[in-house]
Amino acid sequence: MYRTNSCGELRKSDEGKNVTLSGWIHKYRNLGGLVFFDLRDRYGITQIIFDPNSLGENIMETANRCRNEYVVTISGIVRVKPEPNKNLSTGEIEIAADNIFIENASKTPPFNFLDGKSDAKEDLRLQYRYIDLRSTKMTQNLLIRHKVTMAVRNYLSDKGFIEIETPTFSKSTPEGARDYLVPSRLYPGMFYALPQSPQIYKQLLMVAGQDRYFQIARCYRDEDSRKDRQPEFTQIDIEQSFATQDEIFALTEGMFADLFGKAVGVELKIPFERLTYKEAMDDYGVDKPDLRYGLKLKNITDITRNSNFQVFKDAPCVKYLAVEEIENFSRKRIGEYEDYAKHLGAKGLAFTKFIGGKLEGGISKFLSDDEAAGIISSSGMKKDGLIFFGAGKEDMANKVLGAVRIRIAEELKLYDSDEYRFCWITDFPLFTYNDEEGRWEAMHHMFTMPRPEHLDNMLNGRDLGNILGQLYDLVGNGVELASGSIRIHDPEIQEKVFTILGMPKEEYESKFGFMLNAFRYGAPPHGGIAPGLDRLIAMLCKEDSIRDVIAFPKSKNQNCLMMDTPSQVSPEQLEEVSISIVKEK
RNA sequence: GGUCCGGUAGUUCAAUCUGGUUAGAGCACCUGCCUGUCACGCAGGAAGUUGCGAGUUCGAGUCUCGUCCGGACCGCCA
Repeated sequence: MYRTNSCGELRKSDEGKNVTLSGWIHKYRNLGGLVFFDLRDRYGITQIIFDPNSLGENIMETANRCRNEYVVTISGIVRVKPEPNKNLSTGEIEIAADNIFIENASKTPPFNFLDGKSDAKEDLRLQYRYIDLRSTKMTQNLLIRHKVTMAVRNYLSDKGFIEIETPTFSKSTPEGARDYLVPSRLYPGMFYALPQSPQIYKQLLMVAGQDRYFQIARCYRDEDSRKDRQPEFTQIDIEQSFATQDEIFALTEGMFADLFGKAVGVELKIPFERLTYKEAMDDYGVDKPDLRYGLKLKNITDITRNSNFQVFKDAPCVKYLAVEEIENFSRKRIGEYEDYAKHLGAKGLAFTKFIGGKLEGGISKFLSDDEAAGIISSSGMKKDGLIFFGAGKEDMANKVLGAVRIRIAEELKLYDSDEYRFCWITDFPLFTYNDEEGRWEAMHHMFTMPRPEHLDNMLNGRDLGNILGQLYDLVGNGVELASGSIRIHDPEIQEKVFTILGMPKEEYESKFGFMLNAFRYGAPPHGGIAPGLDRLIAMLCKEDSIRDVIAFPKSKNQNCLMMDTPSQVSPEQLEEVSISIVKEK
């Protein structure tokens, strides 16, 4: 037998028991006579003591031979320590060993994790992921992830949802992200695509009468990674028939409240706040505002339209961001914000100081008294501070000030990292115009139903830029955590959307004919949502990157540093799938 | 595709701005001592292709260019 107990469970009440424990030597301390081990497994750490007064030479010799990360099985008697270790839950007891067996030795580990987190840089941690995951923090992250998926499955199952798996060998579809392709052996030159989401399958499950579906679904998008984006990631994919937007919201809110409680013991306030897309963009410059702090943007285009300041006069949109804080803003610091704005694509970042009730410095000398008065009164500033301006096209002003707002909040620590503020963003535009390609694109995806009052305009191709969709995002602390919509279930409306997106009938019939056809056999109204599991877990674990909540993530450049993937395959394998490699020069 | 940061002992960093003796320190590792430690302690020791390749220079870890790897951001991500 390897073990009778885990390394995290024995307490004072177990005193006198004969036990056997197996695990890793977390830290060995050899005092010359006495030898102490901290023995670790996933459940905790228990101290083991080897006493030469009561043990034979061969046992002491084995104990002396051990090193950190050796895997051992020891047996002995639980006894109360003379002085407890208050840092351990098992700190009141120790095991007086009477035997030890070395299951496996270990080379000296490439890094340590004695204080709960690996002390190495990320590339080394990823190369030795099987060691990194032994750390308390990573073990805890994986446990929280498990608790969340269990809570989600139980919650949704209780609400009548059933988990249904959908294929990972799917069909490449136009628009959206770049697909990962899988060559077909049986059909040379043909490819499957890995799904960017199970979107179409779950809609067809609704047509199939399955009514309430969910899936912890792996999704694949061949785009550049970020700390919150991996080429493969996981969604909690949900779809429901005969559902309104409000019902989807209530379902999601209940699920989040449930899983926050079960995974990390946090009580969420529901229902969540709601903002329209326009409100979010106007006030925060982004479609995923962090509501834990204010710092709202103000629009003064009406005031600056006739400005003597040429930059403002020429700008179709002028907004500003007022910060009631000036001590921390040296000229050098302001310069860093200007560089940041330029990095984001702006020409610059105009600013002025607000001191003693007046605008001073920066661009203040270019502003008329009326403009200054308008800015001061609209800002509502009471203390001295700094005002940043974004001037130009509206999306650029929003992009720059929205990003500066976030950076200022981070640097001035304007929020409590223990607080959770969720909000729904609603009423997104259905279509956005792509200037470069000169065509309309779907803002979310091409299966979203327009708002009922805009349906007529859409069917007639009128005023496309102002058509709003039954389309929503869930945002928490400035992170987009979920996205969803009420879908189109009418084949004629769906055909119209394909047409607006520039697809000829032959194209959409060949690519989506099966879906249109399905809609002609009695498709129920339906809608759903898909929370991103990785980002949600990262938030619960207070991790900055989703790489820290995925067991085996890819690096920035989509490599697995542990397995060294991607890798070459044999010419025979390529031959079988009719692929030849074109050498790059 | 672009901008930026980093790569020095097993590891985390210093030395780089301002080129100049033998590239240092903590932890880890090895040896010895040590019977109540709990990140044990004490003494000693070993450990380096400064990512790689060119260039400038009397001389390069340090400056320049290229390249590879890791990371942040922009583009991209229905």
